[in-house]
Amino acid sequence: MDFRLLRYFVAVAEELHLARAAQRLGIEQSPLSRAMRELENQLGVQLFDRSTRLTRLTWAGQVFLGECRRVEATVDQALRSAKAAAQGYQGHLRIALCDSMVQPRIATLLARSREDEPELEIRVFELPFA
Amino acid sequence: MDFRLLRYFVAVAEELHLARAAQRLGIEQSPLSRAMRELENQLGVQLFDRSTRLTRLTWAGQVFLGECRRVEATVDQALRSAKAAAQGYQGHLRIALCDSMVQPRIATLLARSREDEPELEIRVFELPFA
DNA sequence: CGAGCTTACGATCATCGTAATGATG
DNA sequence: CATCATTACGATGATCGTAAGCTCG
Repeated sequence: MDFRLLRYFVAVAEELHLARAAQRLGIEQSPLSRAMRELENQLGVQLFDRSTRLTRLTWAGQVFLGECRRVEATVDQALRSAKAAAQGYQGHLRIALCDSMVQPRIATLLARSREDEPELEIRVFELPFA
Repeated sequence: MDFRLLRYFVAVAEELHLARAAQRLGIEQSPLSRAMRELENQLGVQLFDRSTRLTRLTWAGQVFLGECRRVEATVDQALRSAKAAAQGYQGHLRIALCDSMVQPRIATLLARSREDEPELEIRVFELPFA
């Protein structure tokens, strides 16, 4: 699976118009059309309803669009985390506990976590459930 | 950002040995070495400690490895969702409620959800908190 | 030395743009 | 017929593999 195809797909799915999507991507219609076909082939899933003149998303296309946005967000997060880590940032995990939570298990979890990820700073809060 | 570089990076980060990683990927050492440099350049982040003979992950590299796995999982999920949707699958959301949860807000939430995503099947459960 | 990473270089494959073709509202 | 999507084809650019070079344990 190629990231390029996903970027192209998001543009087409949002514009529902190859020419506009192509312009937005800085390429021509032709490679976009081929790319969408290629994507559908690779997935084995029809993403668009084509009537040669109209471009609409199938249900699978709508679902896939949402998933593609998730992917983009995850990739974006990955790049930012790496850059932050390079600048000495040490990740930290905030855990909110409810009153009713069983405490002993938390203790052993934290102990194991410190073994596996000693650099990780962990802060524990106690909050009312609301 | 290219998926190819991410796949390569995960292999190298897990093997910590270019030759083995290359073998696992079905390519040669040479393009892998270039790919890792390319990745570091694109990120502007040093991912490996190179001593010409030893390959280790920097802290940023360790963080990025974790993020890459998240990306892979998200992509995998995207492909599966699209295929499932193509076969008529309609997503459903399961919501578990605790006794103390405020009920009125849930009702309005569900109503709005039905407007926005009528195809979505929603099941609500009530569970004890444990 | 030699195991393992890197650089050099030529070849192959993928992707692009231009241009011609087809279809439908 | 005009607009939009598709197909054909030649060109450019990216990625690969082979092979040589370099470095440190």
